[in-house]
Amino acid sequence: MTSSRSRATGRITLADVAKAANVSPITVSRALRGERGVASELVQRVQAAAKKLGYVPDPAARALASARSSHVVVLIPLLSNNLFVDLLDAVQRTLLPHGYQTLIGVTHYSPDEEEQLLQSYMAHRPAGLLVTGFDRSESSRALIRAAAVPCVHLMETTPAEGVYCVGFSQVDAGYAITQHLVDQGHRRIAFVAAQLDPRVMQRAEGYRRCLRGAGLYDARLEFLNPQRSSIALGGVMLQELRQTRPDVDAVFFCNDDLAQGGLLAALRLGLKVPQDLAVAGFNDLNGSDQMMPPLTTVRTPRSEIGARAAQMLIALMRGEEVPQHSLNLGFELVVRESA
Amino acid sequence: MTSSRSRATGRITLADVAKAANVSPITVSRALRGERGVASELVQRVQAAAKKLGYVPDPAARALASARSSHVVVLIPLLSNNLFVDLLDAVQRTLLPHGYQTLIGVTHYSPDEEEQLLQSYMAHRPAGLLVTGFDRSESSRALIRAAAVPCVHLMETTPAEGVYCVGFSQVDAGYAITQHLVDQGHRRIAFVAAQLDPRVMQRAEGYRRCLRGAGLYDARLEFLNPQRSSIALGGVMLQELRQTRPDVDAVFFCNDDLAQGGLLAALRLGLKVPQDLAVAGFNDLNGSDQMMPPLTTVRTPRSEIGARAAQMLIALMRGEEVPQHSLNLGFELVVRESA
DNA sequence: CTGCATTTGGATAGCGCTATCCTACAAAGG
DNA sequence: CCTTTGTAGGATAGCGCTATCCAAATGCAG
Repeated sequence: MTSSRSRATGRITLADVAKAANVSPITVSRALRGERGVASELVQRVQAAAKKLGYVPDPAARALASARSSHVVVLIPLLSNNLFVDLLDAVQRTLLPHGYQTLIGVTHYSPDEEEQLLQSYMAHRPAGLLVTGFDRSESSRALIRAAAVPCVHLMETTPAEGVYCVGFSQVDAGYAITQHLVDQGHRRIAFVAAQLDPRVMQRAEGYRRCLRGAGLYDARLEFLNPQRSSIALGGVMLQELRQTRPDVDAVFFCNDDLAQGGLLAALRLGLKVPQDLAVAGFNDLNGSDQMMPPLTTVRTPRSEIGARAAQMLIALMRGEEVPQHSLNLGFELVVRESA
Repeated sequence: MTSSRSRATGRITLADVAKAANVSPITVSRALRGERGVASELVQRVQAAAKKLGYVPDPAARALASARSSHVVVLIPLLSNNLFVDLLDAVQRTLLPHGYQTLIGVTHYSPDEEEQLLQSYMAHRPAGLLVTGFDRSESSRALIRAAAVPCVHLMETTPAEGVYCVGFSQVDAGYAITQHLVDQGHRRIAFVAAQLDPRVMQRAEGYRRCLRGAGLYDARLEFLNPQRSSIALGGVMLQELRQTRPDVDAVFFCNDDLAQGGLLAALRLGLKVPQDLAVAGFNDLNGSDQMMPPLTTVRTPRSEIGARAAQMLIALMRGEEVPQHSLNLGFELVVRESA
């Protein structure tokens, strides 16, 4: 019989469990969180009572009392690039069983949007933070620092102290695929890129270093387009490439969607790949293996990056020591028929 | 000078704003939420003070006091299907400016996983719920009912009273694309499907009705595979189709990824599309317009579904009347060269 | 000018949990 | 045997907000 004044929600609370287990509420709290010394006999009694009553802790009350929520904020540039969706899927899958909820922020590669997202998400007092890359505004960095929340950076690595990151060397990967084209005997190797985010530019750097080393670099073979990457744009850029530089004998597309579009455009133009033009991509996205011809590309461990970064974050959120701040998961050259 | 006993977090609170505006905390609360009658002069004073202090309400405290969080739970079957990613992107984009955070649950088409997600997410006292389709376990339905939270169903529609939904008729869409194939003079029209979720089976129903009406239905022309849909599987299933029924002159793939894989496999097999075999898809996913030949398909308004469903949910969460429970946004036949 | 309903602002008391201090008691040391 | 140290459980007091009840002020008909 609740008085009409009561605001009780009908929810089963810590106090209910405490009564059932015949201990104080604080002991229930400690027992269920595995905190400090609670006699194991009591822990069992409490757990049994909680289970029997179907007790589920209230995240809001927890967050209010402890000044920490069970949310993990994940900031990614886009949902329209499968790369990030795979990352997100792995992150979510890893965090959920540990009781962490994912709050997704899509920055659209805009430092301002990122800053705004951080500002509003920080009000939720997240337990942890996963962000893509290192490139962000000074005020965003300040927000992260001020929140004093564990943060792991995705997709790139840095040797810097105190910065947690899981990724691979975009420069090395760009170098490796370019080297493969050189090894195949190609001499006029174009680099075709869109989006032009920091990671794309690191791949470009790998491309440049490789070609400079081989004495084959030509700045006019770089086709950089700031538009959003897409299959259609790949087709457009391939046509542009053929018109501007018909002498090019190989292309490194900075992402597989562009490369797929390029391959399909080549098909339309009646170009033979790889005889007339070798094509290489990056990321090994869905369908690249089904292309005509199958696309040579770099397989990037995005699911593993998501999973390992989430594991690292979990350790940090628990206050555990994480000896290896920077985790380089490498990449794999996937040689198919297009190059 | 905070006493060492203090647990204060340093955050700017309602009380700070109240002091600055020289009113009581409850008035600040009411003014900022636009509740009841607060004199507009006071509202302005409060808003000015809040802005000057950089006040951001604490979601946890709000949730605890009001028994409602600012989270909206979105349940989708998969992240690996772009369809749902587009949906999610639109939902997120619509909800964020209104101060709602999205909690994503991926069900993997499993009623058990869905139930578990609902159970754990309901503890967060979400303000609203967006779920895909109507097909779920009785206990999941009970959980939704018990939570007494506004809920909008995505992708399908029903005339049922009291059920909010935004989508289109999958049956009609399946019928329309099949009819197009019939109109083009095809007589042995196969249906190739994977995943076999309820919406795929509704498209199958449209296919059947159309062919039965035309006197062309043949159950052995249905190729149903419960595996996850993918480009690669589309290729495999096209080969299977050609081996089993070389007489088939048109295929309706239940999703564009299968259709894209089918088109690429046809290319490998040296089949001429649409002369030897007409190909139609569903959803008009990325790249379908770039295929060789471009894919005839059905464009489904998934972004608009996400946006409109989110708008409907916002209205419901505000306690507004929503006259039209069921919103049918239709679909568009996109005729390209493959059929 | 009185009596009533209708605002509008505030006081009060939680929402359900945990940080912090405190006490009781056992073990250890002299 | 008394003190010191450590440890397990509990009492207390919030975390920052809003639901609920109240009281004062206002409007308006009779």
